[in-house]
Amino acid sequence: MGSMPNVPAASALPRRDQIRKEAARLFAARGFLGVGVDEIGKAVGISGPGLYRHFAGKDAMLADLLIGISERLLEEGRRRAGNGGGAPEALDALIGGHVEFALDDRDLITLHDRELLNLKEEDRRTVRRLQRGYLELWVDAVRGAYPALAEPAAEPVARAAVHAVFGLINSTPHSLGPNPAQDDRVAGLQRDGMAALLHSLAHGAFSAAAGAAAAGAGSGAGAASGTEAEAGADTEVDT
Amino acid sequence: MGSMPNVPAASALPRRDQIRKEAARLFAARGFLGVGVDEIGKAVGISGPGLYRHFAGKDAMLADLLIGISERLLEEGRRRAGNGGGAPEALDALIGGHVEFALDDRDLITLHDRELLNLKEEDRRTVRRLQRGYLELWVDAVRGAYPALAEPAAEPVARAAVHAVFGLINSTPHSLGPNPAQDDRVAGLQRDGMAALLHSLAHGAFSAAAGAAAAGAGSGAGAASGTEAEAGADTEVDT
DNA sequence: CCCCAACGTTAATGAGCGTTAACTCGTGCC
DNA sequence: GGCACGAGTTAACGCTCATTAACGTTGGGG
Repeated sequence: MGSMPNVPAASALPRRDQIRKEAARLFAARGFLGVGVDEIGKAVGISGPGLYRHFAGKDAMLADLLIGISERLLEEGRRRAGNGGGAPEALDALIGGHVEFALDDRDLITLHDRELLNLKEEDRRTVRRLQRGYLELWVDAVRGAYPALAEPAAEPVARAAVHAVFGLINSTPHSLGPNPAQDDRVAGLQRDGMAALLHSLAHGAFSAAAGAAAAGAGSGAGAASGTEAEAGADTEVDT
Repeated sequence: MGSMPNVPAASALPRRDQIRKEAARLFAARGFLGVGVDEIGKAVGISGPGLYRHFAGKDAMLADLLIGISERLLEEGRRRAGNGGGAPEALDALIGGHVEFALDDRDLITLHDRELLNLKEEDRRTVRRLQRGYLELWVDAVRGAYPALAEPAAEPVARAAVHAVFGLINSTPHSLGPNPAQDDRVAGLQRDGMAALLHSLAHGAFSAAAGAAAAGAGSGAGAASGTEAEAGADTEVDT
């Protein structure tokens, strides 16, 4: 095995990546269970069981996609968050990176939170561990950027806000056509315009979360309706 | 009097509704294609094909659920939005209603945007029509509440912002356990605390959208001409 | 030259599943 | 009493689909 087998380079990207791309597109469009292996094969020019030369099975394809994207998110997130500057800059970089991801890899973002339950237990745990790490990155940045959220009692608020902002940003592939569309405008907004808007929305949401936490410090967050609740201060962190 | 056939009242709610509830739960938990009819039957105490006495088929159950929730959202939305007061009050009422929905009917909210593709063409069109009507309600309220978004050029921004806020609010069933859990605290936050927080986040996002639209008025919100210019720095949001 | 390893092909297998058929059982009404 | 009917039951059909088997082709290295 001293020499590389061969370098196809014909289809620009190796078979394995080609399969990844088409599988992601199809899974995002019709769901993991709604797509047959024959269809994936046809999409890459081979037919049916030929895929088994490249992946152990249909499950393995989904696992590869979900673990891959989770790793990319976490790695890139770490890179951006730790790129000098303070917490506000880190948060801004995280938002920018996630928005870019959501706009450029819609299929994967869609899969990322839609198809987790179709993974075998072990892979699911792996993905969840990566997701948790990514979330921690955000929670730390947000709490660093907004002092009101740094209060111990505000930790659940920060966490929930991050979840919500994920939903906000990830909604894009959902509202737009599921297809990447490669380049041009979407829904009447230029891609960069949409990116800027999502960026603003995310900041606005976090800012509001900080305001709510400050206002309701010690009595829960009561914005409009003033029903007070006991401040749930106990937080359990597992693993 | 006409003597109704019978009044079960034993299981508290009629078979048909029982099936609706369990089917929603199962579909939300494992996806429409991931649940078999036998399983739905078992969940309501009858077995397998007995369901066909109540629904025309599995597809019909999903259609019933999705059309039902879409109608409820639109109807309740109209009620709340047109309940006197100006646009700001209407927007506030819409947000409150949707948050309530997302917290109390998580299964349905999940299905609402996850399983649309498993509907037959006709039903899908019906649901989309209802969803579009609901969205218009929001777009009108937002543009009425924030003058900057009322500008004709800002219409796509308003629309995108509404989509994003839907994603934000709907993220709740997603981040929390899929199970309604009926009552108690979730993720360290009391239910009402979470409601208040989501309310604040939604307002914060809309406010930021208005700010972005005002800042980028006339230029279509094109953020930067540079390729990787990530210094947003455009809108300083304040609640 | 020959072999083997990579890469595909088609046919077969076997399980799962939605739906239908045929039949049963209780209950209100004439 | 008998009849119709709502509500279930189990067995069987038919189809889809992931996976495996068995076989074919190409090309480079010994």
